[in-house]
Amino acid sequence: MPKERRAPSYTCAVWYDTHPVNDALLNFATSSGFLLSGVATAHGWHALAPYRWDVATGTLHRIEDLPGGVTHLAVTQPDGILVRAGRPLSPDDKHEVERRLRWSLRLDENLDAFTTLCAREPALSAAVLPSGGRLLRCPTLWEDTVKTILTTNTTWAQTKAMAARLVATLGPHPPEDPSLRAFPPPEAVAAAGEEVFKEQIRLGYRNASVLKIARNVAEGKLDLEALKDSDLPTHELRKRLLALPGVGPYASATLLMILGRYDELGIDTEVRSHVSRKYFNGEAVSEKDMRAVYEHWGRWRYLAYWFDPQ
DNA sequence: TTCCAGGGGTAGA
DNA sequence: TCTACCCATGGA
Repeated sequence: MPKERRAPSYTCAVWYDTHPVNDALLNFATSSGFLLSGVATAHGWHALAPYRWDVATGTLHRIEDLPGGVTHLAVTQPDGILVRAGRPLSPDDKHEVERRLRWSLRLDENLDAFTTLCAREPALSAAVLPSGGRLLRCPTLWEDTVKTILTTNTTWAQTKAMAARLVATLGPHPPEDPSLRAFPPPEAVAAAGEEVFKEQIRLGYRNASVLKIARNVAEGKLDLEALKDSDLPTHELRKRLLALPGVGPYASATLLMILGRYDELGIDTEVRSHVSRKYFNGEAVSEKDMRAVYEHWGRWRYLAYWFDPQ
């Protein structure tokens, strides 16, 4: 996934223009200092369907499948978090929206220890300030797992295209509007079969991994969401993630970050080039070199790298 | 045509 | 534990 320092790319989705949202339906407070725009754009997830970030209005759009059906949500921050929806929301819908947003925006995650440590490095502190160290995630670990797999060994443009095809092909939608698609649940993916993936969704060799995970979740053999509240130590959680098909060292570190565990650096070509450029004068670096640079950040290594200015 | 992009799985040493 | 090789996809 790209860091914010990459040129942002905003795809214009049809549903944004054709599905205006209603008046304020849900409004809840956030802690002081929380900045929606900072959290939404601190990494690239906002550009993957069914998320979309509108930079002009500071609105995080998302299509969500709620108890009352699929609808368009538009999230802004005039004061607290304001959510508008494409249809009236029932009390159950509102409860779900708030629960999912609290998780996705990390409203209940305390990163004070990290931001305090950052104060010793002004450039890093400035980079962290807009988001407070919070990186946007998806409502379910299922969705984050699939999207993480879609970032492996490919370009960001292809990751966005793969996510868009997955949502457009299998995402649930209101009966009257097939263009309004939420992220497909594992059951829908499992039911789709290999041919649909090969011909329409085209994830390449990632097809098999995504299908396998979807089937295991759908059949009750795998409970990804249980990992969100897990008390397991990080190394044990890492083992569980590495057991998933298509998830290796890079993807497991990314998913640990999603779960709020920042101990481990997700080594990939971007980390390699960043560390080489900034700390080794452009020379080739080993994995040991890269880890050594952020070692002293302890349980905050991932975030220390992520917000490390060029 | 060939290379390669924010890797993962596997065999063989 | 380390290395080499292969794995779809699609843009350059």
